Amino acid sequence: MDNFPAVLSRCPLFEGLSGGTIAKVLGCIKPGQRSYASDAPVFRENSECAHIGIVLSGALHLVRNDYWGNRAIVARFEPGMVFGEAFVCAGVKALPVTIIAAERSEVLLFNFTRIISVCSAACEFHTGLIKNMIANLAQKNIQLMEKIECVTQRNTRSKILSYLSLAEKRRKGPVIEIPFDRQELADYLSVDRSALSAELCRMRDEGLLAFHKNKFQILP
Amino acid sequence: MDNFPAVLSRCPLFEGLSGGTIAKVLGCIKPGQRSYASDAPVFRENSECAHIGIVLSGALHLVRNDYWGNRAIVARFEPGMVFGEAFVCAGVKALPVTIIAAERSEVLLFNFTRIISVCSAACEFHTGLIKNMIANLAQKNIQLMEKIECVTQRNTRSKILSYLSLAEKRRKGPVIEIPFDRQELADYLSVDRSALSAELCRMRDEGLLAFHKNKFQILP
DNA sequence: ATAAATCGGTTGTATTTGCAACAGAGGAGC
DNA sequence: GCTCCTCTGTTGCAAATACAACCGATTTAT
Repeated sequence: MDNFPAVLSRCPLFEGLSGGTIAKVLGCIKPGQRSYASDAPVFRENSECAHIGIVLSGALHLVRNDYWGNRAIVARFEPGMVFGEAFVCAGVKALPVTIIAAERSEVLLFNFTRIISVCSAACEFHTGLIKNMIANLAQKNIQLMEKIECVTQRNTRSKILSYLSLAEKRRKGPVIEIPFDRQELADYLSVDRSALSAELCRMRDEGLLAFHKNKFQILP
Repeated sequence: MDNFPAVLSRCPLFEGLSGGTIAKVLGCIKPGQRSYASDAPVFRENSECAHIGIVLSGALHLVRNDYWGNRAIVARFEPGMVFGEAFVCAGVKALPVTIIAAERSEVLLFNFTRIISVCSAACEFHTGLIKNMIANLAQKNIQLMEKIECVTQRNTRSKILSYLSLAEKRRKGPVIEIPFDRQELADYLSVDRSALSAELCRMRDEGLLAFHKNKFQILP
């Protein structure tokens, strides 16, 4: 419970708010805290998504499973990130995707429609929250476009390079540590795991890439 | 100029506002009107996106061209739809994509940051606009996820079915009229045009599908 | 310590796709 | 009517990928 303020101050929803202010806002919106074991569903497909969440610890995956049992990882939510807000704000009745805990995780759930509807009351914090929500949704949009850039590459090698280039931009320094194991990376890039593994080794043998476990480096 | 009010009343930004109110808002935000020939760029990659736009007539495509000359159509904007808002609201300096006119088009461009910053002045319309912008951004998010659902399918047939199923949901009735020609559909699903064409005909021959030009029907 | 499970890499084969080139249908303009 | 151009379908071949199966290393549980 002690480190939550640190996580929440990194949350895009609370950008620009002091720790004390965040505490006040939380007192106002009264979030509920939940824990999930690894692989436990946070929001189930076809259920209603009444709350939006903030990841406190661990990580979540927004996944879609198709008819043939292929899992697609659409997005990953790490501590401080908001999830479910798109469905709530768009008024989606039945979730088209599932959000599951990728590892043991703790999240904060709260009712965002309350914030929107009380906005006209002009509480000073609420207007700030709404501005932040706009920026947050816009950034999510761009992240989804980046994901589309990766998965629309025509072959596996391009997908890998596209993904690593994006990951390299975020984390400065030569070594890129990715949050996925091989199967998850394959599900994120929507390729077969063994094909991904083979292509990675081919790239390493050609001197394009160096990697160990989930640490990668693009060689010049 | 006469039919613009009709288009704007369908714009998600102006949802719930009367025609008179929309006129007032437009007077406040002073948009500029532009025309574009087919294939003309509206916003260029790497340029700054200072304005957001609303399509008045025609249609735009949000595209990304990669190293190898492959074009990916990420999104399509039809009359009444807002574009560029994600980049403006996220404060993106250099556009990662290009927005071009898919056909002869007219658009309205205006400065949205002004609306956000003046929000605290509590103009009655501005708060409504901001609520609408949240819903609009959230819906765009979901549309991008739907696009991801299509392009992450493992083979061409699944991509086609996935796309047509989504298109079927939107337009009621058995006949699905899609806004793309074959090359554009291929660029949207990120497959080769001839492979798409071949797969469509294979599906038709197997009795799964009927189509003529850009009108499709999924058979039971 | 041992067994079980997970993860990453490898291989071989069948399938799918990309690519290039061509052909025919239809439209626009002269 | 004619040509030119665009769009769609077709074909053959080369390349890439999915899939299944297996192996070894490492980790986890008992």
